[in-house]
Amino acid sequence: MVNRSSTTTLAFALLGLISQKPYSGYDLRKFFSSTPMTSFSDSPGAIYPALRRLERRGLIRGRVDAGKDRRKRRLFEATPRGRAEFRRWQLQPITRDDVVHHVDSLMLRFAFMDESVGRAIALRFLKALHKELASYIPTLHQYLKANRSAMPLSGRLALESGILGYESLFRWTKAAIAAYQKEN
Amino acid sequence: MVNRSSTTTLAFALLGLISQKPYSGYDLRKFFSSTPMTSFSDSPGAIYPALRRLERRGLIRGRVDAGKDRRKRRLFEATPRGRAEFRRWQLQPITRDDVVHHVDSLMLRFAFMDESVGRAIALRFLKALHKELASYIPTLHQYLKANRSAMPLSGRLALESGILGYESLFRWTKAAIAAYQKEN
DNA sequence: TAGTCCATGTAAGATGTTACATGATTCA
DNA sequence: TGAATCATGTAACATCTTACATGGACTA
Repeated sequence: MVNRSSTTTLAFALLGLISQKPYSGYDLRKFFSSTPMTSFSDSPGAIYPALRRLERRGLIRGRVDAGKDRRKRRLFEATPRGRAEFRRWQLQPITRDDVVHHVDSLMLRFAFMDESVGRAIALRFLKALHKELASYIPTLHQYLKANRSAMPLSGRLALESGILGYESLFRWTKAAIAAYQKEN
Repeated sequence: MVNRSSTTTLAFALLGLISQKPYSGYDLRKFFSSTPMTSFSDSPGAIYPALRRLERRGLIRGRVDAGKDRRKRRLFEATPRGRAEFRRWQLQPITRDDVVHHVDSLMLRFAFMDESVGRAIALRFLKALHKELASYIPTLHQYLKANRSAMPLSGRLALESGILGYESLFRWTKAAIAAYQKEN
């Protein structure tokens, strides 16, 4: 997973959600299966063991929700250590490797920033991402230029689609920075 | 992995490359570590066992390359069964689930189409992807519209970045279809 | 000759997938 | 009362990560 800590992306997604408000395992499964744009598994065989690991590490705490009506369920809350661990992850510097291989993780880190670390840091994150993309994208164009003539049409188009995706992300960072600066 | 067959995306990437020309395990590692836009692991602990599994299933065949100079290495070639398996995977219908969770796989399937199944089928694939995206993207906008006001700025922007990525891909399919139709 | 690249592999451990299992509650 | 949904879990299995290991060939 190359997360620098031993925590999985799934585990950070769970921790991020639980840091906002209490969730049960079932809630989290529903969230992953119903919300678009989440690439996480909603299978019980992934969620429940991951929650148990987070609890064992003291990052979340489960308590039984004795709702009168419905069947009893375990609601998980983040501990101070859990919130601190999540913030630590969010605040890691953005590396080239993040941009090349872990864009999803970067977006997850960003998605919860307003609530957990505040807008100033969210803005700083966007600027760092903008800068890293600005240095990465030209290398993609260089690669395309060097290999273009040797590639079949489908291969070349597939590569171009990846480049367009990064360029779309680059434009997004500019718009997002503007959105933060307008609201400051 | 949800690949409908038991083959991993990494295994299909290996099989696709080997279907074009012989590669050694080391070649494949170098390919994954040097080429931009590949999300695959270049670690020997992933590559070599995956190659052995493909060989055991009769999809590739390794022979020792007795180059005079360099140390001997195993060059892998695709068997007819291996090529057929790869084509079968490429020809699977595009599902909503593919578009939501496995865009990378779709691009991998497409990248090798010219060489393995031909341009007509590549074009058909692009049209199917175009159609699926056209039906999926509005649901993302609906979700955004319904939840926009309840989301913090960072969360909303993260969601919008995902939507922009799909819209970028959608524009790409149009351009790619045009590129095929120009060359037909 | 020392370091780097070529080249292939294994071992331990963690995680995720698929499938199965259980029982309560709600609703038709 | 039967089906669907709520809710949590386990077991077997495959795969991937990280780290270690080996040895030949090239080059400064």
